[in-house]
Amino acid sequence: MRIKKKLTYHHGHLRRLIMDISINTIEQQGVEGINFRALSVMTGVSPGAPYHHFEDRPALVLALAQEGFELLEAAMVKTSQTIKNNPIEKLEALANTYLHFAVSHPGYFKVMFRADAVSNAHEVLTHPTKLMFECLCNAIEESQKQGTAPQGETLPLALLFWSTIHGLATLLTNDSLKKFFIPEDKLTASIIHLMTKIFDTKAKASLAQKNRSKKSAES
Amino acid sequence: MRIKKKLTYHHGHLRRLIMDISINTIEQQGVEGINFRALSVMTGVSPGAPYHHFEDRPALVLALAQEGFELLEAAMVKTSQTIKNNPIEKLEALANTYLHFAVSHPGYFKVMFRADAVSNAHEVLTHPTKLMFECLCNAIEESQKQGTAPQGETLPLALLFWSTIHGLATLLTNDSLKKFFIPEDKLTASIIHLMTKIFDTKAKASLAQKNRSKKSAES
DNA sequence: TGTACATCAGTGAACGCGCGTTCACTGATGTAC
DNA sequence: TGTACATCAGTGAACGCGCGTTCACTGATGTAC
Repeated sequence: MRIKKKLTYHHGHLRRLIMDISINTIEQQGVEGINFRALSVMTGVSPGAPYHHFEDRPALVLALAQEGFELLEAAMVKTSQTIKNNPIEKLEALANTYLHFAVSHPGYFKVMFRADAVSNAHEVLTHPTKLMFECLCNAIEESQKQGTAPQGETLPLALLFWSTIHGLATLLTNDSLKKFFIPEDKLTASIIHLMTKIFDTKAKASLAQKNRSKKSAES
Repeated sequence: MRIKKKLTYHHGHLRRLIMDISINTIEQQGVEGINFRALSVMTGVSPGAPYHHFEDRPALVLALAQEGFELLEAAMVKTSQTIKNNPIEKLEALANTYLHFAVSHPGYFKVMFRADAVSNAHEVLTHPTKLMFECLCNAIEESQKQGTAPQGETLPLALLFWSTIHGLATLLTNDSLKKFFIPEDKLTASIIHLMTKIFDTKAKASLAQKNRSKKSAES
Protein backbone atom coordinates (compact mmCIF):
# COMPACT_ATOMS: atom_id res chain seq x y z
CA MET A 1 0.00 0.00 0.00
CA ARG A 2 1.62 3.20 -1.11
CA ILE A 3 0.46 6.73 -0.74
CA LYS A 4 -2.45 7.26 -3.07
CA LYS A 5 -1.37 9.04 -6.24
CA LYS A 6 -3.43 12.06 -7.04
CA LEU A 7 -5.22 12.32 -10.32
CA THR A 8 -5.58 8.65 -10.88
CA TYR A 9 -8.26 7.76 -13.32
CA HIS A 10 -10.04 5.96 -10.58
CA HIS A 11 -10.92 8.41 -7.90
CA GLY A 12 -10.63 5.96 -5.05
CA HIS A 13 -12.99 7.47 -2.53
CA LEU A 14 -15.60 9.19 -4.60
CA ARG A 15 -18.54 7.70 -2.73
CA ARG A 16 -17.21 8.91 0.59
CA LEU A 17 -16.42 12.34 -0.81
CA ILE A 18 -19.86 12.74 -2.33
CA MET A 19 -21.50 11.91 0.95
CA ASP A 20 -19.28 14.27 2.90
CA ILE A 21 -19.91 17.14 0.55
CA SER A 22 -23.62 16.40 0.56
CA ILE A 23 -23.74 16.62 4.33
CA ASN A 24 -21.92 19.88 4.14
CA THR A 25 -24.35 21.18 1.57
CA ILE A 26 -27.32 20.14 3.67
CA GLU A 27 -25.92 22.02 6.64
CA GLN A 28 -25.95 25.18 4.61
CA GLN A 29 -28.86 24.81 2.22
CA GLY A 30 -30.98 21.95 3.43
CA VAL A 31 -31.66 18.71 1.66
CA GLU A 32 -33.03 20.46 -1.42
CA GLY A 33 -29.53 21.83 -1.91
CA ILE A 34 -28.22 18.43 -2.93
CA ASN A 35 -27.49 18.45 -6.62
CA PHE A 36 -25.82 15.68 -8.58
CA ARG A 37 -24.37 17.99 -11.18
CA ALA A 38 -22.90 20.39 -8.65
CA LEU A 39 -21.67 17.41 -6.70
CA SER A 40 -19.81 16.11 -9.74
CA VAL A 41 -18.23 19.49 -10.25
CA MET A 42 -17.21 19.78 -6.61
CA THR A 43 -15.65 16.35 -6.63
CA GLY A 44 -13.88 17.11 -9.91
CA VAL A 45 -15.57 14.33 -11.77
CA SER A 46 -17.83 13.97 -14.78
CA PRO A 47 -21.63 14.17 -14.38
CA GLY A 48 -22.06 10.44 -14.90
CA ALA A 49 -19.58 9.30 -12.30
CA PRO A 50 -21.79 9.56 -9.21
CA TYR A 51 -24.20 7.13 -10.78
CA HIS A 52 -21.66 4.37 -10.29
CA HIS A 53 -22.14 4.85 -6.54
CA PHE A 54 -25.77 5.90 -6.11
CA GLU A 55 -28.63 4.69 -8.24
CA ASP A 56 -30.23 8.12 -8.25
CA ARG A 57 -30.74 11.21 -6.14
CA PRO A 58 -33.24 9.68 -3.72
CA ALA A 59 -30.83 6.80 -3.17
CA LEU A 60 -28.14 9.26 -2.11
CA VAL A 61 -30.50 10.97 0.30
CA LEU A 62 -31.50 7.63 1.75
CA ALA A 63 -27.87 6.59 2.15
CA LEU A 64 -27.16 9.82 4.01
CA ALA A 65 -30.10 9.36 6.34
CA GLN A 66 -29.12 5.76 6.96
CA GLU A 67 -25.56 6.69 7.81
CA GLY A 68 -26.85 9.41 10.11
CA PHE A 69 -29.11 7.05 12.04
CA GLU A 70 -26.32 4.54 12.34
CA LEU A 71 -23.91 7.14 13.66
CA LEU A 72 -26.42 8.37 16.19
CA GLU A 73 -27.30 4.85 17.25
CA ALA A 74 -23.65 3.95 17.67
CA ALA A 75 -23.03 7.02 19.79
CA MET A 76 -26.03 6.33 21.99
CA VAL A 77 -25.15 2.67 22.44
CA LYS A 78 -21.62 3.59 23.34
CA THR A 79 -22.73 6.14 25.90
CA SER A 80 -25.20 3.64 27.25
CA GLN A 81 -22.50 1.04 27.74
CA THR A 82 -20.01 3.43 29.21
CA ILE A 83 -22.08 4.39 32.21
CA LYS A 84 -23.13 1.63 34.56
CA ASN A 85 -25.14 1.61 37.76
CA ASN A 86 -26.26 5.19 37.62
CA PRO A 87 -29.36 5.46 35.44
CA ILE A 88 -29.95 9.14 36.07
CA GLU A 89 -26.42 9.97 35.09
CA LYS A 90 -26.83 7.71 32.10
CA LEU A 91 -29.98 9.53 31.06
CA GLU A 92 -28.22 12.85 31.23
CA ALA A 93 -25.32 11.45 29.25
CA LEU A 94 -27.66 10.05 26.61
CA ALA A 95 -29.35 13.41 26.31
CA ASN A 96 -26.01 15.10 25.90
CA THR A 97 -24.96 12.57 23.30
CA TYR A 98 -28.12 13.17 21.31
CA LEU A 99 -27.74 16.92 21.50
CA HIS A 100 -24.07 16.78 20.70
CA PHE A 101 -24.73 14.67 17.65
CA ALA A 102 -27.36 17.07 16.35
CA VAL A 103 -25.31 20.16 16.96
CA SER A 104 -22.05 18.84 15.57
CA HIS A 105 -23.69 17.05 12.61
CA PRO A 106 -26.64 19.26 11.71
CA GLY A 107 -26.51 18.00 8.14
CA TYR A 108 -27.08 14.42 9.17
CA PHE A 109 -29.69 15.47 11.69
CA LYS A 110 -31.68 17.37 9.10
CA VAL A 111 -31.63 14.62 6.53
CA MET A 112 -32.63 12.02 9.09
CA PHE A 113 -35.85 13.55 10.27
CA ARG A 114 -37.69 14.57 7.19
CA ALA A 115 -40.79 12.66 6.22
CA ASP A 116 -40.48 12.23 2.50
CA ALA A 117 -41.57 9.36 0.36
CA VAL A 118 -38.07 7.93 0.26
CA SER A 119 -37.22 7.54 3.87
CA ASN A 120 -40.58 6.54 5.19
CA ALA A 121 -40.64 3.12 6.73
CA HIS A 122 -37.37 2.01 5.18
CA GLU A 123 -35.98 -0.79 7.29
CA VAL A 124 -32.45 0.61 7.01
CA LEU A 125 -33.70 3.66 8.87
CA THR A 126 -36.20 2.19 11.28
CA HIS A 127 -33.80 -0.44 12.57
CA PRO A 128 -31.10 1.85 14.00
CA THR A 129 -33.77 4.21 15.28
CA LYS A 130 -35.39 1.43 17.24
CA LEU A 131 -32.06 0.49 18.75
CA MET A 132 -31.41 4.09 19.67
CA PHE A 133 -34.82 4.42 21.28
CA GLU A 134 -34.20 1.20 23.18
CA CYS A 135 -31.21 2.85 24.84
CA LEU A 136 -33.54 5.49 26.20
CA CYS A 137 -36.16 2.97 27.27
CA ASN A 138 -33.61 0.84 29.07
CA ALA A 139 -32.07 3.74 30.91
CA ILE A 140 -35.47 4.96 32.01
CA GLU A 141 -36.54 1.51 33.09
CA GLU A 142 -33.40 1.14 35.17
CA SER A 143 -34.14 4.50 36.67
CA GLN A 144 -37.66 3.44 37.50
CA LYS A 145 -36.46 0.28 39.19
CA GLN A 146 -34.06 2.30 41.23
CA GLY A 147 -36.87 4.67 42.17
CA THR A 148 -35.43 7.75 40.53
CA ALA A 149 -38.02 8.07 37.78
CA PRO A 150 -41.79 8.21 37.98
CA GLN A 151 -43.41 4.79 38.11
CA GLY A 152 -45.83 3.54 35.50
CA GLU A 153 -45.43 2.56 31.89
CA THR A 154 -41.98 3.13 30.49
CA LEU A 155 -43.02 3.91 26.93
CA PRO A 156 -44.73 7.26 27.53
CA LEU A 157 -41.85 8.38 29.72
CA ALA A 158 -39.31 7.39 27.12
CA LEU A 159 -41.27 9.15 24.45
CA LEU A 160 -41.46 12.24 26.61
CA PHE A 161 -37.73 12.11 27.11
CA TRP A 162 -37.06 11.63 23.42
CA SER A 163 -39.43 14.48 22.58
CA THR A 164 -37.56 16.81 24.85
CA ILE A 165 -34.08 16.14 23.56
CA HIS A 166 -35.32 15.95 20.00
CA GLY A 167 -37.16 19.21 20.34
CA LEU A 168 -34.16 20.98 21.77
CA ALA A 169 -31.97 19.52 19.04
CA THR A 170 -34.43 20.65 16.40
CA LEU A 171 -34.75 24.17 17.74
CA LEU A 172 -30.96 24.37 17.89
CA THR A 173 -30.27 23.05 14.41
CA ASN A 174 -32.94 25.07 12.67
CA ASP A 175 -31.71 28.28 14.24
CA SER A 176 -34.97 29.01 16.01
CA LEU A 177 -33.15 29.89 19.18
CA LYS A 178 -30.33 31.75 17.53
CA LYS A 179 -32.88 33.82 15.65
CA PHE A 180 -34.93 34.74 18.61
CA PHE A 181 -33.03 35.19 21.80
CA ILE A 182 -30.89 32.55 23.14
CA PRO A 183 -27.17 32.12 23.85
CA GLU A 184 -27.20 28.48 22.86
CA ASP A 185 -24.01 27.02 24.15
CA LYS A 186 -24.44 28.18 27.70
CA LEU A 187 -28.00 27.09 27.99
CA THR A 188 -28.00 23.69 26.37
CA ALA A 189 -26.10 21.83 29.04
CA SER A 190 -27.98 23.51 31.85
CA ILE A 191 -31.30 22.71 30.22
CA ILE A 192 -30.38 19.08 29.88
CA HIS A 193 -29.30 19.00 33.47
CA LEU A 194 -32.53 20.64 34.48
CA MET A 195 -34.52 18.13 32.48
CA THR A 196 -32.75 15.22 34.08
CA LYS A 197 -33.28 16.67 37.50
CA ILE A 198 -36.93 17.20 36.81
CA PHE A 199 -37.21 13.63 35.62
CA ASP A 200 -35.60 12.38 38.74
CA THR A 201 -38.36 11.89 41.29
CA LYS A 202 -35.95 12.02 44.19
CA ALA A 203 -34.37 15.24 43.08
CA LYS A 204 -37.81 16.49 42.31
CA ALA A 205 -39.01 15.85 45.79
CA SER A 206 -36.15 17.97 47.03
CA LEU A 207 -37.04 20.66 44.53
CA ALA A 208 -40.54 20.76 45.94
CA GLN A 209 -39.07 20.66 49.40
CA LYS A 210 -36.79 23.57 48.77
CA ASN A 211 -39.76 25.27 47.31
CA ARG A 212 -41.99 24.69 50.26
CA SER A 213 -39.47 25.85 52.80
CA LYS A 214 -38.86 28.92 50.72
CA LYS A 215 -42.55 29.68 50.71
CA SER A 216 -42.90 29.22 54.43
CA ALA A 217 -39.88 31.43 54.94
CA GLU A 218 -41.67 34.09 52.93
CA SER A 219 -44.91 33.92 54.84
CA MET B 1 -72.97 41.83 -2.29
CA ARG B 2 -74.31 39.06 -4.45
CA ILE B 3 -73.21 35.51 -4.69
CA LYS B 4 -69.90 35.40 -6.49
CA LYS B 5 -70.31 34.50 -10.13
CA LYS B 6 -68.08 31.66 -11.24
CA LEU B 7 -65.65 32.11 -14.06
CA THR B 8 -65.27 35.80 -13.70
CA TYR B 9 -62.20 37.17 -15.34
CA HIS B 10 -60.99 38.24 -11.96
CA HIS B 11 -60.63 35.23 -9.78
CA GLY B 12 -61.50 36.97 -6.57
CA HIS B 13 -59.67 34.87 -4.02
CA LEU B 14 -56.64 33.59 -5.90
CA ARG B 15 -54.17 34.54 -3.19
CA ARG B 16 -56.10 32.66 -0.54
CA LEU B 17 -56.55 29.65 -2.82
CA ILE B 18 -52.86 29.50 -3.69
CA MET B 19 -51.91 29.54 -0.04
CA ASP B 20 -54.42 26.86 0.86
CA ILE B 21 -53.31 24.58 -1.92
CA SER B 22 -49.68 25.20 -1.02
CA ILE B 23 -50.27 24.14 2.56
CA ASN B 24 -51.98 21.06 1.29
CA THR B 25 -49.06 20.29 -0.97
CA ILE B 26 -46.58 20.78 1.84
CA GLU B 27 -48.49 18.32 3.99
CA GLN B 28 -48.01 15.69 1.36
CA GLN B 29 -44.70 16.49 -0.29
CA GLY B 30 -42.90 18.95 1.91
CA VAL B 31 -41.96 22.51 1.05
CA GLU B 32 -40.01 21.44 -2.03
CA GLY B 33 -43.32 20.30 -3.46
CA ILE B 34 -44.48 23.88 -3.92
CA ASN B 35 -44.50 24.70 -7.60
CA PHE B 36 -45.80 27.88 -9.16
CA ARG B 37 -46.65 26.23 -12.44
CA ALA B 38 -48.54 23.37 -10.84
CA LEU B 39 -50.20 25.89 -8.56
CA SER B 40 -51.44 27.88 -11.53
CA VAL B 41 -52.84 24.72 -13.08
CA MET B 42 -54.53 23.68 -9.84
CA THR B 43 -56.13 27.08 -9.41
CA GLY B 44 -57.19 27.11 -13.05
CA VAL B 45 -55.23 30.18 -13.88
CA SER B 46 -52.42 31.15 -16.24
CA PRO B 47 -48.78 30.75 -15.17
CA GLY B 48 -48.31 34.47 -14.75
CA ALA B 49 -51.28 35.11 -12.51
CA PRO B 50 -49.71 34.09 -9.18
CA TYR B 51 -47.07 36.75 -9.68
CA HIS B 52 -49.68 39.39 -9.08
CA HIS B 53 -49.96 38.06 -5.51
CA PHE B 54 -46.46 36.86 -4.65
CA GLU B 55 -43.28 38.43 -5.86
CA ASP B 56 -41.62 35.07 -6.34
CA ARG B 57 -41.52 31.56 -4.92
CA PRO B 58 -39.55 32.45 -1.78
CA ALA B 59 -42.07 35.21 -1.06
CA LEU B 60 -44.86 32.64 -1.11
CA VAL B 61 -42.97 30.37 1.26
CA LEU B 62 -42.34 33.28 3.58
CA ALA B 63 -45.99 34.29 3.50
CA LEU B 64 -47.00 30.76 4.42
CA ALA B 65 -44.57 30.62 7.31
CA GLN B 66 -45.71 34.01 8.53
CA GLU B 67 -49.35 33.01 8.44
CA GLY B 68 -48.49 29.82 10.29
CA PHE B 69 -46.69 31.64 13.07
CA GLU B 70 -49.54 34.09 13.39
CA LEU B 71 -52.10 31.31 13.60
CA LEU B 72 -50.09 29.51 16.25
CA GLU B 73 -49.51 32.67 18.21
CA ALA B 74 -53.20 33.54 18.10
CA ALA B 75 -54.13 30.09 19.34
CA MET B 76 -51.62 30.22 22.17
CA VAL B 77 -52.63 33.69 23.25
CA LYS B 78 -56.28 32.69 23.22
CA THR B 79 -55.61 29.61 25.33
CA SER B 80 -53.51 31.69 27.64
CA GLN B 81 -56.29 34.17 28.17
CA THR B 82 -58.99 31.57 28.57
CA ILE B 83 -57.50 29.93 31.62
CA LYS B 84 -57.00 32.06 34.69
CA ASN B 85 -55.63 31.37 38.11
CA ASN B 86 -54.42 27.88 37.41
CA PRO B 87 -50.95 28.02 35.88
CA ILE B 88 -50.44 24.26 35.77
CA GLU B 89 -53.69 23.75 33.98
CA LYS B 90 -52.77 26.62 31.70
CA LEU B 91 -49.44 25.02 30.91
CA GLU B 92 -51.11 21.78 29.99
CA ALA B 93 -53.63 23.64 27.86
CA LEU B 94 -50.85 25.54 26.10
CA ALA B 95 -49.06 22.29 25.37
CA ASN B 96 -52.22 20.80 23.97
CA THR B 97 -52.80 23.86 21.84
CA TYR B 98 -49.30 23.66 20.41
CA LEU B 99 -49.64 19.97 19.68
CA HIS B 100 -53.08 20.35 18.25
CA PHE B 101 -51.91 23.07 15.93
CA ALA B 102 -49.03 20.97 14.66
CA VAL B 103 -51.09 17.85 14.16
CA SER B 104 -54.03 19.53 12.52
CA HIS B 105 -51.92 21.89 10.38
CA PRO B 106 -48.80 19.86 9.58
CA GLY B 107 -48.27 21.88 6.42
CA TYR B 108 -47.98 25.13 8.32
CA PHE B 109 -45.89 23.50 11.00
CA LYS B 110 -43.40 22.17 8.47
CA VAL B 111 -43.00 25.41 6.61
CA MET B 112 -42.57 27.36 9.83
CA PHE B 113 -39.61 25.53 11.26
CA ARG B 114 -37.21 25.19 8.43
CA ALA B 115 -34.00 27.17 8.49
CA ASP B 116 -33.59 28.42 4.97
CA ALA B 117 -32.18 31.66 3.75
CA VAL B 118 -35.64 33.12 3.32
CA SER B 119 -37.13 32.72 6.71
CA ASN B 120 -34.10 33.37 8.82
CA ALA B 121 -34.42 36.35 11.06
CA HIS B 122 -37.37 37.86 9.24
CA GLU B 123 -39.19 40.15 11.59
CA VAL B 124 -42.56 38.94 10.34
CA LEU B 125 -41.64 35.51 11.69
CA THR B 126 -39.68 36.38 14.79
CA HIS B 127 -42.33 38.70 16.15
CA PRO B 128 -45.21 36.22 16.49
CA THR B 129 -42.79 33.59 17.70
CA LYS B 130 -41.64 35.82 20.50
CA LEU B 131 -45.21 36.49 21.52
CA MET B 132 -45.94 32.78 21.48
CA PHE B 133 -42.92 32.05 23.61
CA GLU B 134 -43.94 34.74 26.02
CA CYS B 135 -47.16 32.87 26.66
CA LEU B 136 -45.08 29.95 27.82
CA CYS B 137 -42.78 32.09 29.91
CA ASN B 138 -45.66 33.84 31.62
CA ALA B 139 -47.47 30.63 32.46
CA ILE B 140 -44.31 29.13 33.87
CA GLU B 141 -43.54 32.22 35.87
CA GLU B 142 -47.02 32.19 37.35
CA SER B 143 -46.52 28.57 38.17
CA GLN B 144 -43.23 29.32 39.86
CA LYS B 145 -44.81 32.05 41.95
CA GLN B 146 -47.53 29.68 42.99
CA GLY B 147 -44.90 27.12 43.91
CA THR B 148 -45.91 24.49 41.39
CA ALA B 149 -42.86 24.75 39.19
CA PRO B 150 -39.17 24.48 40.05
CA GLN B 151 -37.68 27.72 41.24
CA GLY B 152 -34.86 29.48 39.51
CA GLU B 153 -34.56 31.24 36.18
CA THR B 154 -37.67 31.10 34.07
CA LEU B 155 -35.97 31.09 30.70
CA PRO B 156 -34.33 27.65 30.83
CA LEU B 157 -37.54 26.15 32.15
CA ALA B 158 -39.56 27.76 29.40
CA LEU B 159 -37.07 26.57 26.82
CA LEU B 160 -37.25 23.09 28.24
CA PHE B 161 -41.01 23.21 28.03
CA TRP B 162 -40.96 24.49 24.48
CA SER B 163 -38.44 21.85 23.50
CA THR B 164 -40.66 19.11 24.81
CA ILE B 165 -43.83 20.12 23.06
CA HIS B 166 -41.93 21.08 19.93
CA GLY B 167 -40.12 17.77 19.89
CA LEU B 168 -43.30 15.80 20.28
CA ALA B 169 -44.96 17.88 17.59
CA THR B 170 -42.01 17.29 15.27
CA LEU B 171 -41.89 13.57 15.84
CA LEU B 172 -45.62 13.41 15.21
CA THR B 173 -45.66 15.48 12.05
CA ASN B 174 -42.67 13.84 10.44
CA ASP B 175 -44.11 10.40 11.00
CA SER B 176 -41.22 9.23 13.16
CA LEU B 177 -43.61 7.70 15.65
CA LYS B 178 -46.01 6.32 13.11
CA LYS B 179 -43.13 4.68 11.31
CA PHE B 180 -41.62 3.11 14.34
CA PHE B 181 -44.07 1.99 16.94
CA ILE B 182 -46.50 4.29 18.42
CA PRO B 183 -50.30 4.60 18.46
CA GLU B 184 -50.18 8.37 18.35
CA ASP B 185 -53.60 9.56 19.31
CA LYS B 186 -53.80 7.63 22.53
CA LEU B 187 -50.38 8.59 23.73
CA THR B 188 -50.17 12.27 22.91
CA ALA B 189 -52.59 13.51 25.53
CA SER B 190 -51.24 11.23 28.21
CA ILE B 191 -47.68 12.30 27.45
CA ILE B 192 -48.61 15.92 27.75
CA HIS B 193 -50.35 15.24 30.99
CA LEU B 194 -47.33 13.34 32.21
CA MET B 195 -45.05 16.19 31.24
CA THR B 196 -47.16 18.70 33.06
CA LYS B 197 -47.26 16.51 36.12
CA ILE B 198 -43.53 16.06 36.03
CA PHE B 199 -43.11 19.78 35.75
CA ASP B 200 -45.33 20.35 38.70
CA THR B 201 -43.13 20.19 41.76
CA LYS B 202 -46.04 19.50 44.05
CA ALA B 203 -47.35 16.63 41.98
CA LYS B 204 -43.79 15.43 41.63
CA ALA B 205 -43.32 15.24 45.34
CA SER B 206 -46.34 12.99 45.46
CA LEU B 207 -44.93 10.89 42.61
CA ALA B 208 -41.79 10.35 44.58
CA GLN B 209 -43.91 9.69 47.62
CA LYS B 210 -45.97 7.03 45.91
CA ASN B 211 -42.75 5.64 44.69
CA ARG B 212 -41.15 5.45 48.07
CA SER B 213 -44.12 3.83 49.73
CA LYS B 214 -44.26 1.29 46.93
CA LYS B 215 -40.62 0.45 47.45
CA SER B 216 -41.03 0.04 51.16
CA ALA B 217 -44.03 -2.18 50.53
CA GLU B 218 -41.84 -4.37 48.34
CA SER B 219 -39.07 -4.74 50.85
C1' DT C 1 -76.76 58.06 -13.45
C1' DG C 2 -73.44 58.00 -16.96
C1' DT C 3 -68.74 58.65 -18.70
C1' DA C 4 -63.61 58.68 -18.43
C1' DC C 5 -59.78 56.91 -16.63
C1' DA C 6 -56.62 54.54 -13.45
C1' DT C 7 -55.68 50.38 -11.59
C1' DC C 8 -56.03 45.71 -10.72
C1' DA C 9 -55.73 40.95 -11.97
C1' DG C 10 -56.09 38.16 -15.40
C1' DT C 11 -54.03 35.80 -20.37
C1' DG C 12 -50.89 33.00 -22.97
C1' DA C 13 -46.78 32.74 -25.44
C1' DA C 14 -42.07 32.50 -24.80
C1' DC C 15 -37.42 32.19 -22.64
C1' DG C 16 -33.92 29.74 -20.68
C1' DC C 17 -31.45 27.20 -17.58
C1' DG C 18 -30.77 23.98 -13.98
C1' DC C 19 -30.42 19.45 -13.23
C1' DG C 20 -31.40 14.49 -13.34
C1' DT C 21 -30.28 10.89 -16.14
C1' DT C 22 -28.47 7.98 -20.12
C1' DC C 23 -25.11 5.95 -23.03
C1' DA C 24 -21.33 4.39 -25.77
C1' DC C 25 -16.80 4.69 -24.62
C1' DT C 26 -12.21 3.78 -22.27
C1' DG C 27 -8.52 3.67 -18.85
C1' DA C 28 -7.26 1.27 -14.45
C1' DT C 29 -7.31 -2.64 -11.40
C1' DG C 30 -7.47 -7.30 -9.83
C1' DT C 31 -7.33 -12.14 -10.50
C1' DA C 32 -6.68 -16.69 -12.71
C1' DC C 33 -3.46 -19.43 -14.75
C1' DT D 1 6.50 -13.15 -13.12
C1' DG D 2 3.97 -12.23 -17.23
C1' DT D 3 -0.30 -12.42 -20.00
C1' DA D 4 -5.39 -12.48 -20.78
C1' DC D 5 -9.59 -11.14 -19.43
C1' DA D 6 -13.43 -9.53 -16.52
C1' DT D 7 -14.88 -5.91 -14.01
C1' DC D 8 -14.93 -1.56 -12.06
C1' DA D 9 -15.14 3.35 -12.20
C1' DG D 10 -14.20 6.84 -14.79
C1' DT D 11 -15.30 10.29 -19.41
C1' DG D 12 -17.97 13.64 -21.87
C1' DA D 13 -21.54 14.55 -24.98
C1' DA D 14 -26.31 14.71 -25.25
C1' DC D 15 -31.30 14.61 -24.02
C1' DG D 16 -35.21 16.65 -22.31
C1' DC D 17 -38.29 18.48 -19.23
C1' DG D 18 -39.75 20.83 -15.21
C1' DC D 19 -40.30 25.09 -13.59
C1' DG D 20 -39.41 29.92 -12.37
C1' DT D 21 -40.03 34.05 -14.47
C1' DT D 22 -41.08 37.84 -17.97
C1' DC D 23 -43.82 40.56 -20.94
C1' DA D 24 -47.01 42.85 -23.92
C1' DC D 25 -51.67 42.43 -23.80
C1' DT D 26 -56.62 42.88 -22.22
C1' DG D 27 -60.88 42.34 -19.62
C1' DA D 28 -63.00 43.76 -15.13
C1' DT D 29 -63.60 46.89 -11.32
C1' DG D 30 -63.75 51.11 -8.75
C1' DT D 31 -63.82 55.99 -8.31
C1' DA D 32 -64.04 60.94 -9.50
C1' DC D 33 -66.77 64.19 -11.47
